[in-house]
Amino acid sequence: MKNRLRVLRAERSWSQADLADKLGVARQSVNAIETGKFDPSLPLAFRIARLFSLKVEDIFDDEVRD
Amino acid sequence: MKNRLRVLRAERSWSQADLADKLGVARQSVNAIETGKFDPSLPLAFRIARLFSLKVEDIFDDEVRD
DNA sequence: CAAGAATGTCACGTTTACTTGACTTTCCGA
DNA sequence: TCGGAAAGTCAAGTAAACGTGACATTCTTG
Repeated sequence: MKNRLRVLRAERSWSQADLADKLGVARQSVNAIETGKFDPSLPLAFRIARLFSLKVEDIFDDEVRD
Repeated sequence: MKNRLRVLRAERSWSQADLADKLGVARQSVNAIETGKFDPSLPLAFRIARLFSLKVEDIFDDEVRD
């Protein structure tokens, strides 16, 4: 599962810790999702989408990572 | 997290076992999701959305259940 | 009504999402 | 160049997602 989280975060000049705070998760979790260690839960995916005012499909891509 | 899974499945006259097969999960998992025992993972949510040709947001609702 | 199909549920086990704490590495501005 | 901030990572633990097997209940349909 690919995602545009790093790009969206960088566009806003947020650190992983900033984003983690806004999402209510640990900094390491944001890092793990950005680096593809695991996928977020569905509730977290919704929180991410809402934070960026985007659809889940516009952030996450149901394909394998390179 | 509310979802329209039961309705979408019923519209097609599929049993929970039918749907579970198509999604590649256990029948009990479909039942648990429909009855609100837990939310699907993000990958599973994508498979569900694709199966019904809908967006994730059109099936799952980021609100508390009644 | 009877029988089978569908659904609900429970216990137990595995995997994955996520936390916490600590440490190292990389990046960037004074 | 040096120091702090950001990012990467690892180990160990908890919680939630999912599987399997078994059984009870409800829903059809002959």
